[in-house]
Amino acid sequence: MAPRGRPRDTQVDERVLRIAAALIFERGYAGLSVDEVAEQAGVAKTTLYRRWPTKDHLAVAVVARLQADDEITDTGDIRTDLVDYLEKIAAGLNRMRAAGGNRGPSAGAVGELVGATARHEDIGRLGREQYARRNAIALALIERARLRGELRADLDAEALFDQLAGALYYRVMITGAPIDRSYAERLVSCALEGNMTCR
Amino acid sequence: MAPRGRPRDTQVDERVLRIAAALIFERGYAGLSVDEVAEQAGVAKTTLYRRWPTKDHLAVAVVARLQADDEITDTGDIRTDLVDYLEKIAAGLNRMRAAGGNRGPSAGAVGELVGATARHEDIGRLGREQYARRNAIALALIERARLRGELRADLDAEALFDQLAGALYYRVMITGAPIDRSYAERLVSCALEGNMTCR
DNA sequence: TCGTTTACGAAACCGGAGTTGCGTAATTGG
DNA sequence: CCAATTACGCAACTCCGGTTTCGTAAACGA
Repeated sequence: MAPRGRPRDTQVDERVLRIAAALIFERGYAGLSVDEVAEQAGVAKTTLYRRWPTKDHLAVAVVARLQADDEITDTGDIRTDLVDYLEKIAAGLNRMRAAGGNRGPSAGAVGELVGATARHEDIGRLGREQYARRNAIALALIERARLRGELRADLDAEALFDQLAGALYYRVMITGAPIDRSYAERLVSCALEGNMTCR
Repeated sequence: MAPRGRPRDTQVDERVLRIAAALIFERGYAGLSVDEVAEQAGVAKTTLYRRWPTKDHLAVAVVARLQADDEITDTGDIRTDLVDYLEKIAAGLNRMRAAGGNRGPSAGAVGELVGATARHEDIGRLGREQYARRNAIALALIERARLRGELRADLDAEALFDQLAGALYYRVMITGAPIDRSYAERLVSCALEGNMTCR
């Protein structure tokens, strides 16, 4: 079970990720130079490319650490639970947006990350897995609320969550508008109460 | 009012955009080489960079032509109007997604475009202007429906449209799932009817 | 006709991502 | 101890986006 050849220097990963994170936050994605990371980490470029096959992969690894593990609180009130959950997603997005200088209403690193997702099949898979995890959590939350009668019996949970999460991403990436708790509350209200007059 | 020096060769723009479009659709964004475009168009690279300051700008110009001008139909039934409108947006997204090889459930060119939006302030502005136009159309549509009593008087039009459009983008970019008319119908139903039991 | 301005082409050049080849170091298995 | 295997550093290299320089061409106004 022990790996065959010379073992990797585990300190390298930690050091490189720290330095890369510092560079991204200081100068943005474009200002992140692989050569410079290697130099500052006191390591050869080849050593770096052995771990992360492209600069995109390295950046994704950096940003992935910013993502809090989406914990969930089930208070029994679906409205506050959804708002809480959206706020956690928003916090992750805002942290990512902070990287990259964030001059003006730019998407910052979030947009670059989406680009990386589009460029590399494996990164795309990672993103989709993360989405699936998050989706499963939200669906379970919604399902419990449905079972206890808080939500319609015939609701479309997938569409509901796509709308909530989608609006956050849309705002950050296309609109560039800020996302905070009050916006999350507006979204949840709009989604729960509907928009027809008939009520 | 006449420009001062030698006028630009207007045929160049057309020819370059055609060739670049062909290359993007054939090999994807990464397979688009500026040198190759210049060569195939029988034009110097400098001539190309005079018109589009970066490869991103060129690609955006190519994709922008794929966007149908969002025309709108106001049938008086907000549900079908919204579905129609979403379907038009979805068609544009699907056209963009078709570019870039589209191996697997990848976002294709859409993701790259978002990346370009994040990399260049001016492209971001363009995107935001387009969003604003689209948003204005949708808001007017919603407002008319509200005034004739189809929708709640106290609705949050911005949040509503963010949810609808956002879900489309979210699907294309993160999920990679297909978007068609039936999905648009699900979204509109979900948004209009709400998800609480109380109704 | 002449000076000014802008467009074009050609070529050399720069910088950064990513690769390759080679010599050497560390570890395992026999 | 020895062979196989993997990691590492170093240096040169390719590829491509983007820039610079320079000579020439096409328009304008005086």
